[in-house]
Formats: sequence, structure tokens, C-alpha cells
Amino acid sequence: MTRRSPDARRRGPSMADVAREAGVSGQTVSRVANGKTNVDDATRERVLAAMRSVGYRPNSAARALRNGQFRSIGAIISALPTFGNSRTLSAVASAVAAEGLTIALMPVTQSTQSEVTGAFSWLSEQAVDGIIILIEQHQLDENEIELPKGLPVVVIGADARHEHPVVDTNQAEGAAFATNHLLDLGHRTVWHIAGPPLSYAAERRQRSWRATLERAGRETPPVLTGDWSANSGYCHGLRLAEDPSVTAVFAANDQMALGLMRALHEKGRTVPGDVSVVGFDDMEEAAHFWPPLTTVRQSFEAVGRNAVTALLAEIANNSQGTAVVEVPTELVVRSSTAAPAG
Amino acid sequence: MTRRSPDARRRGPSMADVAREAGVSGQTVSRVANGKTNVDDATRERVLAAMRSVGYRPNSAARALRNGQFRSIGAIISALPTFGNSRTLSAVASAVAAEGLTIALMPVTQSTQSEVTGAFSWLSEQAVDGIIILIEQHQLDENEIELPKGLPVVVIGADARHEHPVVDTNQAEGAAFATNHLLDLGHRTVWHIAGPPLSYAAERRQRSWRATLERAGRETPPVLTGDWSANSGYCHGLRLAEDPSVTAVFAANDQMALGLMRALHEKGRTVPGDVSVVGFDDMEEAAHFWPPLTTVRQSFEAVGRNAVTALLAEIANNSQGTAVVEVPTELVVRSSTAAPAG
DNA sequence: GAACTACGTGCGTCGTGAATG
DNA sequence: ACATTCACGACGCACGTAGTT
Repeated sequence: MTRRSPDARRRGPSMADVAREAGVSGQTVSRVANGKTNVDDATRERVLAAMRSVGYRPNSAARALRNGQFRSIGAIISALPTFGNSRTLSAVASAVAAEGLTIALMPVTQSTQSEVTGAFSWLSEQAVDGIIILIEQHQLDENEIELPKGLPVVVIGADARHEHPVVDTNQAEGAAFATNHLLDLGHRTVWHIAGPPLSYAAERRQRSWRATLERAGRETPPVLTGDWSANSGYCHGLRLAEDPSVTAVFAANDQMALGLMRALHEKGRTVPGDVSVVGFDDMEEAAHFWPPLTTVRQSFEAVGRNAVTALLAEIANNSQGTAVVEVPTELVVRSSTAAPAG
Repeated sequence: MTRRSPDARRRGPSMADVAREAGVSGQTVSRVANGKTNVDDATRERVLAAMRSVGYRPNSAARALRNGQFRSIGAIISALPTFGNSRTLSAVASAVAAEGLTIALMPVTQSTQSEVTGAFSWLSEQAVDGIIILIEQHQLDENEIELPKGLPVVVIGADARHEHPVVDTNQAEGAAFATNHLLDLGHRTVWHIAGPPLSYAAERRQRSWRATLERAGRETPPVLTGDWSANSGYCHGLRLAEDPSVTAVFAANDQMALGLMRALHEKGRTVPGDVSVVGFDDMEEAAHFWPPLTTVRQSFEAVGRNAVTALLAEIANNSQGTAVVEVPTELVVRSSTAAPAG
């Protein structure tokens, strides 16, 4: 009886309903909703009451359509539950929410080229004013993604060769901190368990580790390639434990350091007595590993904040920035490193 | 010259532009965009070409306004980077994305009453067809949140006394698994490091732990209240390590178990020789703790999937469900538990 | 002039009904 | 009769102009 259209969509009360309830015009309701000044206090109260009583909530679709802005930014993100991504996303979300905007999530399940491309075109149809890309893999450049022109984009943790602003932790600095710390303790050289090949962060940490060793005139052991998981650190650790010449290892993240230390324990090698271990990230748990892990702290919060700031600036200026922001790191020395036994 | 309005909003090309370019009416463009059948192949091609040439992308705001649906669901989430939340959110996001919907994130930074209430009213104004609430604290019931009537809601991991569907891990089952496992190994009783007081999950695990001990006729040691952090587990662990009568501890999550084990190590008590430890969650790292942690695995993926399913059903039926889904757990036995030394 | 009302317009999309071939 | 296409209007909101108290 009361339904108007065959497909009964759930439509809430509109301004017109509020206006009728409050006995004012739609204009006045609009003014109240937008916090304009030229409304009598008594009238405003009546309108507010009417809003409450009819359960009015502004239709953001209509508002977006009218204003040409969605007040929403999209986040393309791979591996959501990953420690770093999750922390960064949290920072992004907070910063975005502080501005009164929404963040629309676009998860990319796997690293398939087509899927990422699809994600882009899909998200680009969505109601967003800009996009933050949080994908650590190289997928980006392989296939030249065509983002809708004019849609501001900021990339987190990728390469700077894109035509968009990039925000990232200063991976090189962090890896140098870690490597130098071990060298300074007197270790002849430092082994490295790297992250997966396609990761920018992994690549940079590895390059910096190598450069640091070369700068110090030390020989560089072969790189051990992991995949960020504790298990990959464990696997490499089992082999490193067999080699008594290994006295110092820099793992590209804390999880791999954890797995590494487990392997060393299992093989009866002590940390840091026989082998010193440094991680990267400084996840909360790192202080409670056994032994507490010396690691490089990176500020995911700063990365997220900076990305949002950059994106918002792009949106406001309607410009295409290309700035590169590098967030500094910090070495946190705990109990997993010491001078070599020799 | 070309600008029309003083505030030059970035507006993309519309159907009208495509129509002009292709020499057809807007309706035909709409038909093509929506994959309707009654369009001549030649015309369709011409329209598609025009779309490409002008860089058309559908305006989802207009679409939402027209259709009365946003094809987006909101997620109110506290403590985004928390291990469990992050995993659950990931599952939610995947399930939602699989349906071709967007998920709008609404982070709640802290547990302030007013803030949560504000978050609700804020999000309720957003462009969402339904809401998933992922807040572990009790804040929900204190202040009777008034969600806009008719907006479907599903609650994850809270109490069932709400008028919305609830999805949660079977906390009671998991805690019973953990406690019985230790009892079966021959321990007289089991100590418990609980989660924070306001957490439903913490409360349920604790209740089940207590009930299991009572059912077995064992005395229940005083509860040690933590806050999920490894550090809180460490602090309690330092004291537990002093008491030689403590031979078995069930920590309400893996992080606290980690901190506990660190404290035991520091105090020279062996795990599981002197003290057996069980955690909860089975985070990836747990297998690489030292020693590898016996723990209760919960399926965040299943929780997330179920929540989305329930919400989508509510949206489709335009109904208010109140179903309660409990996701089963699984005990994963590793090396941190053994029979008591005595 | 302050505080409003009344009315009209346009944002982009898409269902409806009518018109074309 | 039929397939294809077109013109019109409405979704809810935000503004502008003109008029009222």
C-alpha cells in the first residue's frame, strides 16, 4: 500500500520529511544540516528535534552528487593482516577519520597482475576522491596501470619512479643501522635473511646491507631469501646454525628473526653468545622474544600520516604531486646482540 | 572561461558527454553501461569507444542516489592493528569484496563512551547499506547506542543480548580445551592470565576456565588480569615464576603467553619442564616462540565470513536477524606443555 | 537587515512509457 | 508486431533568486 516502486528500496526520510515534521521549509533544514549561521535558535532546535523524531540521516549519495566530492578516500591494500600493512592502515584510517572522511577498503587478495589491474579499475569507479596504494609488491610497474586521470594517488612503500607522491620508511637508513651495529660490536661480517624478491622494502634493505658491508670492506655472504614469515626465518636458521663462522645475522623483519632464533635454540646455539640477531620493524612482541630482540624501529604511524597529508594536499590543490617522503628509523638495542665470542 | 562554477570541483565526464560523443541518447549509454541486452551491437561498440575516448567512469554517487543502495558496508572497528581484529577485518574485507561491495572503515581510536557514540552517528550518516561492529569492549551496552532504524547491523565478538546477529569464536569451548589439556597432563590446577576486564572474549574465556576447573573439582587460583599485551603477560609472569607451586598457566592470548614465557626464562624456570603454558589465538608466530606454543586456534576467517553472510542476508531480506553464530576452535599442541615434573 | 518561505535548477543515473525504424 | 532508441522525470541535496514578515 505504502510502497511506491516495485523494488522496494530502503529509503530513509529526506529533508522534505523533516521539513514537514518541523513545519519549516526544506531550505531551513538544509541550513541546519550544514551548520549555517542564519537560522534562529528556536527554529534550529525544532528542526533538530524533527530530525531525531523522523530518524533523518543525510543522504550522502545526494550530497556527493551535488557537491562533486565523496569525502572518501580509497585504500588499495594487499595482505591486510600483515603486521606492517595493518599498522600503516590503522594510521591512515586515523588520519583520514580525523579529517571527517571515510576510507574505502579495496583488498587485493593475491599478486596476480590482472587482479591488481582489476582492482584499480574497480576502485576507480567507486566513490572516492583519491587513492592510497599500499601494495608492497612490484606489481605496480610491470603492467602500466592506468588510473583515471585526475584522481589523486599516493603510493606507500614503493618505488619513486611513479608519477605519484611516494611515502616510505627510510629502509636504507634502517638496514645500515642494523648492519653497522653488528659491525661495531666486532663481528667480521653480517649475514642477511632478506624479504621476498618482489618487495621493494626487502630489496632496499638488502641493498643497503650490502652497501654497508662493502663500505666497511667486509666480504658479503650470500643472501638468504625469505618471505617475511617466521617459518622462512626458521628454515634458513636451521642451516645457519650448522655454520660456526656465522656470528651475526640481520633479518629483514622481526618475524624472520624470531624463526631464526628458534632454529638457533633448537640447534643449541646461544643468542647472543654464539650468534647475534637483529630484526626490523620493532613489533610489540619483539621486546618479549627470547632473548628480547635488537631491532630497527620504523614508524608506521608516521608513514600513514604522511601519506594522508600528501593525498589531501593533492586533492585540495587538484594537482599531481611527485614528492617523496622518507620516514626515519631508529635502532632499538636489546639483548639479542653482543660482541662475538672469539 | 571553461569553468562553470566558482568552486571548480573535479567532475568527470558523464553519460551525457559519452552520448554526445557517440551520437546517441543518454539512455543508450546507460544501457550499455549496465550490460542490458536491447542494444544493437554496432551502437554498443560506438558507445564503448566513446566511453574510452572521453574517459568515462560511472558516477557511483548518482547511481547510489538513483538506486537507493550504496553497495557498501561499514565497519566500526577499534584497535585496528590488533592481531585478531586485523585478521577478522581481512576476512570481512575479502568476503565483502567478493560480493562486489566496498567496505568503509570507521576506526574508533579509544574506548571513550562519547567517542563510540559519536562514531555511530557519524558512520550512520555515511554511505553504507549495513554495518559490522568489531569492537571488543563492552562500550556497546553502557550507552544505549541508537543506530538508525532499518540499518542492518551485525556484531562480531560481543554479547548476544543485543538485538542484532552476533558472530563470535566459541570462546568457552577454546578455554575448556586449554584448561582440560593441562588438567589431562596431570597438573593439579591451572592458573589464568586473563584479558582486560571490559572484553567479552576475555570474560568468556575466564568464565569457561573457572567452570572447567570447578567441574573437575580443582581449586581455582586467583585470576591475573592482563590487557592482551605481551608486557602484561611478562609482568604477571615475573610473579608466577616465584611460586614453585605454579606448574600450568593458561594465558588468554598468545602475546601474553609470550611475555609469560619470557619472564619464566628470565627467572630460570623451564618451559614446559617447570611450567606448562597454553595460549589462545594461534598467531603465525606462535609456532616459533621458544618453546613453540601450545595454543587454541580460532578461525578469524570463519568469523569474518559468517558476519558478512549474516549482514548480507539482513540487507537482502530487509529484516532484523538475531541469530548467534559460534565458530568452533581447535587445540594445537606444541612444545610448551608437558606433564608436571613431580 | 535578519530570518525565513517559495520556487526553480542542476548534479548523473536509470526506469518508464512513448516513438522511431 | 518487433527491436531499437529517445525524451522525460525523479532520486535527495544545495544553492540561487525573489518575495514575505
